[in-house]
Amino acid sequence: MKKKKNQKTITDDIRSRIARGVYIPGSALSEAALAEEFEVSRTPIREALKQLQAEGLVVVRPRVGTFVFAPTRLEVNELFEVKEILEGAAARLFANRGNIPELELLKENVRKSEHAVANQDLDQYVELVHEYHDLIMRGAGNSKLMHLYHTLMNQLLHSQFVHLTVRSSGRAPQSDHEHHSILEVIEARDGNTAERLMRDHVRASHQALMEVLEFSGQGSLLNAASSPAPEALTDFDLNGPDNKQDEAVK
Amino acid sequence: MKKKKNQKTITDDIRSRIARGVYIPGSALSEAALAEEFEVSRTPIREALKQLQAEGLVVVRPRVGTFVFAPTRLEVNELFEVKEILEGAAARLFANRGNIPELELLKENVRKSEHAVANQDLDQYVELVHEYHDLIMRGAGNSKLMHLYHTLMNQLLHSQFVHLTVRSSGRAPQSDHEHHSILEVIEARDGNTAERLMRDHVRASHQALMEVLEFSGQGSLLNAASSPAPEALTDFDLNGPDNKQDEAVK
DNA sequence: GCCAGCTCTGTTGTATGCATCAAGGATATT
DNA sequence: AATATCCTTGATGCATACAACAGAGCTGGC
Repeated sequence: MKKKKNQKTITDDIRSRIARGVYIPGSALSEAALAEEFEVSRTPIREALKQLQAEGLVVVRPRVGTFVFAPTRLEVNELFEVKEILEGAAARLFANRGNIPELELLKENVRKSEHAVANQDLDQYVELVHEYHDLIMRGAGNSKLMHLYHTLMNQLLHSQFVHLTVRSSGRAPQSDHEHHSILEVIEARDGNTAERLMRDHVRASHQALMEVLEFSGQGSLLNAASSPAPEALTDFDLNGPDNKQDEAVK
Repeated sequence: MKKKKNQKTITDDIRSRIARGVYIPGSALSEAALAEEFEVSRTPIREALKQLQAEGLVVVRPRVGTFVFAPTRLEVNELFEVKEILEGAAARLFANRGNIPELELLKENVRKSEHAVANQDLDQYVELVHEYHDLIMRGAGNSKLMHLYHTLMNQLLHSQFVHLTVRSSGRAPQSDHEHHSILEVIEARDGNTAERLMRDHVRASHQALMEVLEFSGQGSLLNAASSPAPEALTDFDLNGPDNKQDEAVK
């Protein structure tokens, strides 16, 4: 008999609140405040924040404070580029694996999505979009790839972006159509095409998001282009050429 | 190319020691022992270990101890699959960016590598292999991608594997030839081919490693305990497969 | 009015003590 | 001898106290 491990850790709890937007990007996360909120001392809070820092969800400025990560526009572009890579690869792997349980679930998902779009049930569609991409990753059969993917989506505040895009752009039917096409080539076990189509799909959703952000002025989720602490994001020696042109969607 | 940072954090230090094999995979990392070794109290040690847990370099078994991550054979395969994906994508991005400073550095690297192989200077060749792959990632111009890559390589204990492969297999000339071919198609700005060749290259080096491990019986870097079935990942939590290894010993 | 320097406050960084629990050995029972 | 139970041991988990520092605001001199 297995022990119950439904015990939510503080780390999971804070992570969830960041993902759901309870803690606003850029805002400070005071250790003392969190300690009081969770009714523990600062020690476990600090450990949780350090974990989240390693995941890239918060930024620690030594001797100053911890802040919810707010990606710059450039970083959002980079994260979407990585998303394109990971999901494209997952689609290829899925297609190459042939008839696996996830395939049936994916078909079911697409059926429900068409229904939700037809009924203008946007809430359910948002949910189904998440499930679709989750199923693709699961179908790739690589737990490390899936772990990277989820870490990435958290950094991107992807849930909020999907919500925003679905609600503020008319792209739902087009997006649903793309999901359908990808499913078809996966069924046909055409890994090459699956990867290409998935990359196109992610790029299109990226572009749609950027347009929505442009028009709605929802820059609040983003960090101002000139970040005061650009080096605090990574432990590695990433200090390569700084001449990154702030290109828009490629 | 080593920059010695004056303010090296404990986290970086432990990470480096794991990467270099000072701390053996699977061995216990006692907080008290580390605290004494670094001449600090247990508190900063605990925070460092929690960060490394989030990076996947150590595994924490609650109330028991912290252990250096030792991937199973399945996990090594998964990690190499992800490596193939990331490096392939980086090669494509590099090729698409055209004439960037990294291109000249890459040419220089390949020149030196040929020389090292001709002179049987394996130590230098190992170093150049690392530089080559680093340059590819840098040339992709995506800091998030590079960060993921480095995290992955740490989990893989990649440095030690490269060392082992270069020394124990005769693949150096072949590997060097592949590096050369990839450079050529990058110069020709052929992103598609660059991605394909890089994936082939990573897969070949993976295979070479597995053969070396098979013959040399160097299983010490791997975890002998077989991981639970991949289906066990269905109950996904954001901490990933970290705590999936609770043995049901009754 | 303005700026340099200082103090003051709130924050994070660290040390330490105690509580809690896992794992293995000792012991009693059969 | 085998087994179940208790206990010892050593580790981690957490709370608390204090130290050290960043940044804002005040003060005083000019």
